Amino acid sequence: MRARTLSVVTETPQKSPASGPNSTPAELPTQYAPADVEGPLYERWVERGYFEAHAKSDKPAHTIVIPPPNVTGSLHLGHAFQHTLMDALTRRKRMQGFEALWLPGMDHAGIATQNKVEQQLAEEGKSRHDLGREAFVDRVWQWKEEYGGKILGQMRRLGDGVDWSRERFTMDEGLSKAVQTIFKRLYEDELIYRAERIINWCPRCLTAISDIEVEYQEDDGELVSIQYGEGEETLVVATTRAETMLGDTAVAVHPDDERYAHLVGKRIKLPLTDRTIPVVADTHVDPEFGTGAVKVTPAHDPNDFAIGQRHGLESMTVMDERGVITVHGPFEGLDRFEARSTIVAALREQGRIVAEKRPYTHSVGHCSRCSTTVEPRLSMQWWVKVGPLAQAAGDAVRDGRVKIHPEDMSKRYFDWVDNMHDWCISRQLWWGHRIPVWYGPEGEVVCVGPDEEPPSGEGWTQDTDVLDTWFSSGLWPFSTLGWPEKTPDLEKFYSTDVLVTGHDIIFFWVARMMMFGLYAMDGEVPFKTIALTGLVRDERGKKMSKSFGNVVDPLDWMNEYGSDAVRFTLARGANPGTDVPIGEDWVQASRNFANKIWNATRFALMNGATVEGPLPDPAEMSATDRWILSRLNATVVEVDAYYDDFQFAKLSDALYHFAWDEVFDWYVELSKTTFMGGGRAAEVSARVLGEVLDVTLRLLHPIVPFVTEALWTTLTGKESVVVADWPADSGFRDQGAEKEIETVQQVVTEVRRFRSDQGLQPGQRVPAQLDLAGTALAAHEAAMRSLLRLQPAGDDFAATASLPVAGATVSLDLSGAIDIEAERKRLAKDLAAAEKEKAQATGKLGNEAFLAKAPEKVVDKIRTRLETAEADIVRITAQLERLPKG
RNA sequence: GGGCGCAUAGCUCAGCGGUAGAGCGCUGCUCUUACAAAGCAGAUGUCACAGGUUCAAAUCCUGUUGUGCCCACCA
Repeated sequence: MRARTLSVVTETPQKSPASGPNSTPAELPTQYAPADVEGPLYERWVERGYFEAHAKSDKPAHTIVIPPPNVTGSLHLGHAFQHTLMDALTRRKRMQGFEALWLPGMDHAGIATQNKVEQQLAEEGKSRHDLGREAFVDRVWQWKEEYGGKILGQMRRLGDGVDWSRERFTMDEGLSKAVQTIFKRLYEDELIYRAERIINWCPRCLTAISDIEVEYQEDDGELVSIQYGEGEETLVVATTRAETMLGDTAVAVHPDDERYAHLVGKRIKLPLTDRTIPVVADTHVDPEFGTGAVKVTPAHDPNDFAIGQRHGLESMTVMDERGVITVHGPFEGLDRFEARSTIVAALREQGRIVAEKRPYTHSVGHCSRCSTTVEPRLSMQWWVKVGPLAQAAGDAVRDGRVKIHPEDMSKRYFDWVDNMHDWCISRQLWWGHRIPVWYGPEGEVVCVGPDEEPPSGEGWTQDTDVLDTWFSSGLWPFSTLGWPEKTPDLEKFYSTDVLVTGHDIIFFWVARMMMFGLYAMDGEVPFKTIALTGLVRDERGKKMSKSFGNVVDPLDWMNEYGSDAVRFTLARGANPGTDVPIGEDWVQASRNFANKIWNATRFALMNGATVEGPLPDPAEMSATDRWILSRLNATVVEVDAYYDDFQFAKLSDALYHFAWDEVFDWYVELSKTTFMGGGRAAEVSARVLGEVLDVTLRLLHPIVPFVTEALWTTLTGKESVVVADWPADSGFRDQGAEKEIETVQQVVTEVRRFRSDQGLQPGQRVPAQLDLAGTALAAHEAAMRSLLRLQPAGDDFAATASLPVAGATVSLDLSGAIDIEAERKRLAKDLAAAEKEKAQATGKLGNEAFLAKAPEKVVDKIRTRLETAEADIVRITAQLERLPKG
């Protein structure tokens, strides 16, 4: 294994490359070894403070706040993906002269983290109650210290250029203060209230969860039909949740349903109990569904609760917080699912099951944290009244103050903010921001802000619940900058510029930040652009998940192929808003690209490429030089446009092809003869190559920061590409040179194809005559001969084939090497193709409708095609005739 | 039940009205003085199906089928 160190990287590059054209590259190994380069570079960047932003700076600010990863985990490829994009955006802005801040931090992730630590405790045979609240919370903090560091290490490894001096955690003192402040303000504005409602309850986590923390799955259930009532006054209800019948306080039918009209207003007997319940008429009931009669359990079903409200029904809670039946009698103490089957059995015994139960697939809510079936439960909780907040959040996007990218995702956003229900924010957990509310002896409520003393005296107690973790993350864009204080940071860096995040948390996070940001910051938006990313998937487009066993630790790939390779692969897959498939093969391909950049730079340095001194006058340059400079500027413009549109896949691809195909391939190959020739021409090209490389490395740097830093500092002798200027279009264009090189490429390609068709080995030299009269190709003869392995024609030269390409003719003497039959076959094939082409073009040009309507440009193109085809036919026919008769 | 999206080369995806593209993979030939993690050449597509609009459709419209995602208080 090679473990050679790149000395110019790990030591400060004192040497100027100009001091000896062949000295520096000798120190570059022929293969790029990322592991040797990346670590030291990152530490150097941090030490030099490149990533620190300053509120006092005169430069315009560009701010991105990181979507804080949960302290629970480690970073997966999805994080690596988003981080790559954020880092690239920030690095480019920094180079463009912005005071670029990328603010890092982590989320305390209330329920997720509490679950993790509880699991850990369970392994020790303990529960959180054994420790008590305070000790448990201490334990979670310990856990955070231990595992949080892992994430930070991964971020360094990835090359994330974040401002470590501003690292935040949602449970920090400052952020907790922000939480209390906004809670109090919302409370006083009557946008936070307390109410008893049906909430989603997780009987395992033992807490309320919000609507979006519920995941619905199609579960198999059984629909049973139960006869209620006695004698004449009976009806049949259908249910999948028989156990809740113990809490039924009515049966509802549709007001227009004649089948049940005679029962409305009467009371009927509830089986298995000694209670009677009323029959009520409610339009919510669908007469077509089931039997058209619905059992109503206001305490255990949101719809039933609503019916109960409309009809003044009482609510009977029949289960405790763990889902165990609490009603006195034979079912007391049974778990809700045991109770279901037991109750059905009991009903059957009484002959109450009128139709056999039948399988029924329906959508059932599960806790998004632990997959336990959610139990709707009547409960007293704290709520955010979202109406006015959501209105403002919607308007900010509607009126264009915030742009959602890609745009069609805004539909989803509007659907949500326009139909949002009030948000249940209290959680019956211990890990999180405790609700800053105290209850007096009489149950009176006092809300206390961060700067006030809580009420003292007998009987005052603080609410034991904590806030939903998304409550504090909703404050992230401003709480991290010092709010509620009017800090210089807040002044300088808010509103933030871009939010890069997955479309899967539009509702959880994005919408909440919008609501809170606009509210707390007096209508100033939290971010100007929301760039939504897709999810990272495996190479078959499958979702990465532990159960599929296709989860990849980004560290594994970074260790093997380098962070640049992982970053480039992710950027290259980043089509806006769509999922990103990634496989190891692709990372290898990116590693190869990094290696290519490395070796191209070696070549350049060996040939004296330099950035010293002004660019030579174009009049002194070869067409090849002018061509590559022209293409370079076009690429700068192209890449800028893609950046501004968050088109990472396109910009990566454009850079990949420009760098590899045009610079490292054509330009380098075409210039080799110039460099070998030495003299002024070589000096000019060396300067041009230095320029092209300099700019290309700067363009690539935001995406592949490490390899570009190593090479750029070596090439230029300057301090760091991190703080270099972003390339600008110099305005230099040369259409003539571009055209000329295209022609050279065409000739080279044609002749190569011919050689290959003839079965000539790539290295085999062949005598040739080049007739370049009347073309601009004369200047490229040496280069073309070198690329095509064409020797000068000797005295005994006898052309056996001549290829007219682009106005020039290349004649080859293949005597001895040529297979006549193969050549005849090849020509015949070409002839057929040309004839087909001619027929197609002729057909089109004979079509009057086409001529009448098609734009001139298109018609011209077809005319050209026809001419080319006709010329080809003449040429090929002539060549066929010239072939010796077999 | 609603809404959105996608179906293009073996795989993953660009293209979105004017002769079918990229990366990887595949075949053949090459260690050609930066790079074999490379170079050169090559093969492979009724652009899901059926209609329609147009001089021209992978590209626009309609329908069908398949597939993915989001939303919803269908007992």
